[in-house]
Amino acid sequence: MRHDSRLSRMLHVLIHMDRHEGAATSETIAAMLNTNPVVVRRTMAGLREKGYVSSEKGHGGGWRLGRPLSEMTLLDIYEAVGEPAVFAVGPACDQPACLVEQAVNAALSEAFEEAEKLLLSRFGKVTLADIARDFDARMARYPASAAHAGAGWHS
Amino acid sequence: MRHDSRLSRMLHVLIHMDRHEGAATSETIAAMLNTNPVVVRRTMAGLREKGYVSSEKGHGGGWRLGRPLSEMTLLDIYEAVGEPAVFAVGPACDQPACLVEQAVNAALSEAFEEAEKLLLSRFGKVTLADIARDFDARMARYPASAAHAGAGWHS
DNA sequence: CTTCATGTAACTTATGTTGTTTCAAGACTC
DNA sequence: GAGTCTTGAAACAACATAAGTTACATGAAG
Repeated sequence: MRHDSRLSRMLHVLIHMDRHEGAATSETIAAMLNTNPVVVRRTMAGLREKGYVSSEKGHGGGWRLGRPLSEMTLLDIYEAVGEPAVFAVGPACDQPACLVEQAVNAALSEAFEEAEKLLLSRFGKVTLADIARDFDARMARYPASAAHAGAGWHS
Repeated sequence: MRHDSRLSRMLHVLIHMDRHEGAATSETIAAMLNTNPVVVRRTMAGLREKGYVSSEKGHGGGWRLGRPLSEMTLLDIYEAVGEPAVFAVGPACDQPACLVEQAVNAALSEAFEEAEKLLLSRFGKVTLADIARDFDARMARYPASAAHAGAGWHS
């Protein structure tokens, strides 16, 4: 089962936007993510609904942050991107009336819920500003590896 | 993203097998899971490799437990069924050289690894016998809801 | 030697995600 | 107002993966 990378991608974009002067167009962002502009709009729409970004049409338009990185957590973006399913594996429902199946699903659900609770509580404690700080630290160590050097994101 | 229900299904089957006299054919199992025999063989093959079940061809053949339920944990079956991916969401790899992406993925991986560790450690502590006991308790409470009453599994 | 059952390969179907095309509509420049 | 840049959104195609199906070989019991 393949991973959904939308969360990771959006975090990536948001941090770049923070360092970017002016609005970023869907096309610029798409180039950064190796994807295409329509997909970017589709995914960013979720973030816009929650106010984490705003978009403007027309000349000079594009996407801007709706609030500082310090006021967005991983959990916020996770929810905005719309991923109710954390786990790739889950309970079956082949014979809902079967008490064996019920016992199995109870055991699994308990374990999954506990792990999900831990994951989301962790997500809630990490702000995008924390990640940006980590980026700065990496940048200081490896200044040569600047991000997207040729893409106009860090002139 | 859809759930993979193979783990749940296999647990279901194994517990039924424990209560079942003689070998269970792929066809019987398939009926129980609302699927078909070839899919059953495919999935059970993983369990056979690890010795949790054995199979016999020919008349009177089918599947049998390879060891008592008390000697199989959720973790064992999880691994046998071959699901390296616990999570439905994961890191992107669009610009591996980008330090922002690296910082994002580091933050995500840390959280995911911690949650996975918790989940698997929990899995390791639950045996199938534990689940079977829970089934017995449910059975005592709701004797009418017997499992797969018409399918020949609990005559 | 017939029947029953697994083992396996190849193919089809179903589902969901991603990518693409297309056009409408708003906003800025001239 | 004309032209251009940009998002919004719908409709469609392409792709990947899991699940289901078909077909046939192999082995074991009667």
